[in-house]
Amino acid sequence: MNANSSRPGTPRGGQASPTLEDLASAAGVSRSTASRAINGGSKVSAKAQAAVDAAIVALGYTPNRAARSLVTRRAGSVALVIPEPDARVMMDPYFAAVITGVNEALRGTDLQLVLLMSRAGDDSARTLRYLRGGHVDGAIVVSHHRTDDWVETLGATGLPTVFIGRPWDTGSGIPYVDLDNFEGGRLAARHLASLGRTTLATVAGPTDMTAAVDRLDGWLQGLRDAGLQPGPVIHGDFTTTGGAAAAGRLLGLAPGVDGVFAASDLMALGVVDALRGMGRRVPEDVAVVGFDNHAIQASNGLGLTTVAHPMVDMASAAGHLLVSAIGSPGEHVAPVVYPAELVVRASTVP
Amino acid sequence: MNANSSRPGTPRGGQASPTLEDLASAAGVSRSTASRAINGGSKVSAKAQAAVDAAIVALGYTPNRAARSLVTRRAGSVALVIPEPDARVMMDPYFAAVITGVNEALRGTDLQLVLLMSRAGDDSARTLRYLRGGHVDGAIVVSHHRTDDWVETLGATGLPTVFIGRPWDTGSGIPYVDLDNFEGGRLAARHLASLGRTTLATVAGPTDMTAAVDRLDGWLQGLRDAGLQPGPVIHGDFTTTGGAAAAGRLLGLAPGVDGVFAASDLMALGVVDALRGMGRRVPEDVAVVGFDNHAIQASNGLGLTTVAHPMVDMASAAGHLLVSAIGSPGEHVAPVVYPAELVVRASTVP
DNA sequence: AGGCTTTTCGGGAGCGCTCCCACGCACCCT
DNA sequence: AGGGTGCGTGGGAGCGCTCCCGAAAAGCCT
Repeated sequence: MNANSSRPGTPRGGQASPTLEDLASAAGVSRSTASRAINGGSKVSAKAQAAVDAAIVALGYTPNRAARSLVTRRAGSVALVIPEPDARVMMDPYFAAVITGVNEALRGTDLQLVLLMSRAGDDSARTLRYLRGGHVDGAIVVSHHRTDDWVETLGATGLPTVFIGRPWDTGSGIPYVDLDNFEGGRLAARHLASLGRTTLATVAGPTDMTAAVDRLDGWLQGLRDAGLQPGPVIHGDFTTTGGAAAAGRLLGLAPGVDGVFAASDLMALGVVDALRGMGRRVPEDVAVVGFDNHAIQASNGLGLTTVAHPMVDMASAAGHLLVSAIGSPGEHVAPVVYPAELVVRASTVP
Repeated sequence: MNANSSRPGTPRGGQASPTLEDLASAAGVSRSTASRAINGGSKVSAKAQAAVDAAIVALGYTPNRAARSLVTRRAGSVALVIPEPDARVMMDPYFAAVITGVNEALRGTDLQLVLLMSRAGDDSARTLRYLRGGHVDGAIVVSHHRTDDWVETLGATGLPTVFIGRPWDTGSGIPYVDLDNFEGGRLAARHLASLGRTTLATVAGPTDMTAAVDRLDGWLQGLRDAGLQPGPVIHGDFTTTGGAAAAGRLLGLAPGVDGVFAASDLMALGVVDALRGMGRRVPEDVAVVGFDNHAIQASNGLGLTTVAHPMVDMASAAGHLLVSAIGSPGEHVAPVVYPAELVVRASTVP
């Protein structure tokens, strides 16, 4: 004789989680009433509501997400799409900030964050299939490059989507959250010019990302505003070593450089170290401005003048945008652009 | 008259995804046969299999996860539990590595990674409810502290779980993946001793994490092995600023210190900067050993001698462990401990 | 060729939930 | 007192899938 006489189809370990029916009979109401009590108790008497609430606690009831999903056609989760090779994710604190922010926005909703990291090529097709397969109720896409075609493909599916960082193609009115990168670049130029620096160079980011292009455009505009000649422009990859390498080339191109704007703090750190390694004092000989105001900027003891980039807040805003887009589909959502702000520290002002 | 005459109950935007029934009729077979063909085509004739395969492509069919979940009682996802305040996650590259590694292991399975960041207190109860609610098929828990009770609570639910980092309580035979932190600490001590350094201090990690304790124990054992007196032990919080602060206190306690072991690269970086700020040369006056061999170690231009910590590989191993645990529940899974390895660089050997 | 096993197939049932609809009941108005 | 007008409730249907089981088809034996 088998000791396991519990109802069939029970989950692993025999700990059958109670069903709505169980809950209802425990509360002395019908399945329907119990369901109503759980989902925003309108049209439920106070007595019934209380009975159900009590039964929930007593039984430790948790609604079966799959069953609910099946009928509501809502997945109860949103995807965070990170179209980067994984190695990159490791290096860059940006993504950690994004995850943190989005998670923060989702707290309080019953939406779960599922992470989709997709490499280029075959993997992105798989990811796309997943997204359009109704497995998620919405998606947040970060850091897409020019070659990524998420805007068109996701736009076509009708899946609520929010971009973090302005996409290349904004024609279709895709909602996004971005920093005023142009203004950030301009602020950096204006700041260095106001310090009397005249030979100014920049270590820009990859040309296939809007943030990098905007920062560079703003930088050049700022130089023009100040009546200065645009100095060397070197493109880095947003990493510390990339910044250091760029600084080396930079000194070759313009030995008399007295101000550098690096389009990320990581690159700025590399620039500072490389400059020092080559005998330049920072900020006396060369003033350096970074971008992001990331905590890491303090890591070499020198405070870094930088443009603030509230990544967590922005990611959180994107999360909220997505949640509201899911709530009221079809409604137009305006882009959100955060203002840029300069934080002055010792790398430009001793 | 309404143009939207598609079948009722269709998902948003009218793009009704085809059901199994649609697929079956398109392929000219029954629902059952189509189902069998999709899930590991045993007991399906080659002809039927081919017809179904063709129909899948033609219709762009994707199985409805919710419906499948409902009957199989498998969620199709695993949780990554990060019991840390979000701010911490941002700072520490460790978690990014973990996410990368786990994701890597899940690639190829149809399991999705869902991220659960739970603060202490109320939130952890919510997280636990989620985990035991059958919403995930397994969980990976990282970086738990002594006060976390994930081991007991998750152990009790029977949910397949793998820990990254040895938990405090391993009595119940919970599977985990860890680094040989003890040996790592011992290697650091042995290395510094072999260089002729005699006044050795350590900046250890928080006392409520096994990794920190093990590294410290190994360090002390290594000193004993070398016949050296244990120097000052200062506890940091694994951050750069914490390391810098610790270095300051350290010089007060032992002005003649000529070797420091910091239990993380981030802290080591802080230590190096602080030491230099106080006029000590590294490595001439003080040799510094870090831990983790993280990419960031190169950020200040000085190569950091450190203990390798293949976090991505370890996280990936944990992922594979979990996948196999889900596949064959009840089976005992042995812990995996990665060997520690010293990477010698300029912070100890000029 | 007839009876047997083996393989392949199709229909029915049901997973746990939400939604729709119809019913009962208290309440208020004329 | 009779007939609305509500609100609160319960039962039925069905979401898309997998699994079970009996039927049909195909292969094998004596």
